[in-house]
Amino acid sequence: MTPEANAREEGTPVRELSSEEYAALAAFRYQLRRFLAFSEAAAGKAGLPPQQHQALLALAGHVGPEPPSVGTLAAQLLIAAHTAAELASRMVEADLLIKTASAQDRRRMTLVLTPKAESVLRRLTVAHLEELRVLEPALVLALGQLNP
Amino acid sequence: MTPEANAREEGTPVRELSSEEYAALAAFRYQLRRFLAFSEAAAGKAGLPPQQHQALLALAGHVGPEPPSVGTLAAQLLIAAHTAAELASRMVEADLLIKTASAQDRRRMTLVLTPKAESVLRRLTVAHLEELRVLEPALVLALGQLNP
DNA sequence: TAGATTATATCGTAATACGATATATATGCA
DNA sequence: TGCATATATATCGTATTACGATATAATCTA
Repeated sequence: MTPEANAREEGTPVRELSSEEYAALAAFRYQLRRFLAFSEAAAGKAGLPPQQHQALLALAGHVGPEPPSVGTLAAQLLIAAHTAAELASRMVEADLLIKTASAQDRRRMTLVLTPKAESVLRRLTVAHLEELRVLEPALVLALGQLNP
Repeated sequence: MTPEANAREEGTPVRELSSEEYAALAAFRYQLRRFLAFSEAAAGKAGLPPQQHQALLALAGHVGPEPPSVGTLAAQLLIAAHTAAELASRMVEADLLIKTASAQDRRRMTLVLTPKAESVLRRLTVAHLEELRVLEPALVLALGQLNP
């Protein structure tokens, strides 16, 4: 089966869309990109690849009894476990994470932020909360225009 | 100046953040990723790289007197002009776009969706509008928790 | 009209997510 | 208990793609 055939069976009728509907979805995605571009730029200025910033945030924002592990990272970032393992390795290399084998389950690697990471993440998070206060109205508005 | 020094002057005090604030921002980013993951998966099933899907949407959602060009694409996708040129080339190759030199300004390349692109984009957009109807509450909620 | 500006294009490079695969540890059940 | 299976992490080669540097053509401006 071709990939195209998989999206929806060929020949299945799909309702026509007005150009306003395309414009509304495009506008929403544009707002999303604006935020993501801000975020990537901020991370870059702080010396972090965007995904490493997201990893720090996911770990710092992790709630639950168990401390976060490589698997936690994969689940939060929606990436494959082995991709999370590579990411964590790079971050240990960059002095952002400390990786220790869990005592309960020695397969599991516990991840803890270094002081450097704590400091960078704190500054980035403050900046993001400020920026989102600005962007939120446009984002909510664009969302609201979608399904009138 | 090191990249780190650029984020905010070294030594500038940054307020402490509660773990709830990290969790709230992390939750918002997680919702964003859920939507983006849905979108990338949907595009993939339809046989499109995610960025090509976004390009089609940006072009179809474009409003204004001038027809969209490579520069329009760059502006909407927040990428460099030469990156947009590469993207458009790949899409012409994939029979998604028709590229014609504008009559008024022959530097400018006008971009028009092919019937194949129209069809794929229509299906994808319907699916996205449906999915966003589902995800919107969680997204708005997460946004609301940010700056209480 | 010369020089500056704008729009698009090309090429080499780097970053990173993925598939395939491997290893270690843990768990379940005969 | 011991072995099969499952789970967690790691490694390696590959492919995609955005970028910087640079180039070319068309347009604008003084």
